[in-house]
Amino acid sequence: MILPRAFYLREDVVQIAIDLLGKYLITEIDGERTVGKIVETEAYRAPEDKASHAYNYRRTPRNEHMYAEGGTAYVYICYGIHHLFNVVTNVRDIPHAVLIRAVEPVENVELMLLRRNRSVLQPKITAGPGAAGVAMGIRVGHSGLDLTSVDSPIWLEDRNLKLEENEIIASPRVGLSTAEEWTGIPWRFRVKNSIFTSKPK
DNA sequence: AAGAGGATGAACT
DNA sequence: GTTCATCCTCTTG
Repeated sequence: MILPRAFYLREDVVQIAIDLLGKYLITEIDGERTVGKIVETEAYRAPEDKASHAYNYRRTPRNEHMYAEGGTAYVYICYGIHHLFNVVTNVRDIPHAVLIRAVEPVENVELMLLRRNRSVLQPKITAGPGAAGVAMGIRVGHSGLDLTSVDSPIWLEDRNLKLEENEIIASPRVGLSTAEEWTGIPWRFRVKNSIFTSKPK
């Protein structure tokens, strides 16, 4: 089942980041379908979260889609190279988002390898937000897509996979400038026994 | 108009 | 562990 709008509209973005583990990310781009199981996420909760692009309701053309209704895609380029895929949550004008940091290849692994220019399947194919984005074919042009629409080339599904609480590991977020009080907050979540996650901090 | 630097990854040593 | 690729966006003047 496609994750419904109500899943994204909830207030607690941290809980949504946890709930997204074990869900499936499907893309159908250029007629090619790939599927990955989400195994690592990070929550960003502006306006109070200093690590968010939308801290203190900061609003620019780049992060405009963070203010869209929950269930919208927010993709942006990091370090000039990496296309990072986020899921916007909460109601319009509340800029909450969950960064998808890693997925496990499920369907069409050959295409993922091709996109990553690799020949053997290993964890780094889809571990890390930049790598996962490339493997799934996601680019900045996909920012603003409605993930709940049947016409969207990107959507998420619940396939009735249930994770126990002890299978989920929380840790601090990465890539943030140090000496920020938000740096140590454990809003990064991963599936315990998956080898397809990026390195802990 | 110019410059700094970023929610990273890969290829080095 | 360290470096660097690569470029767009935002800030400052």
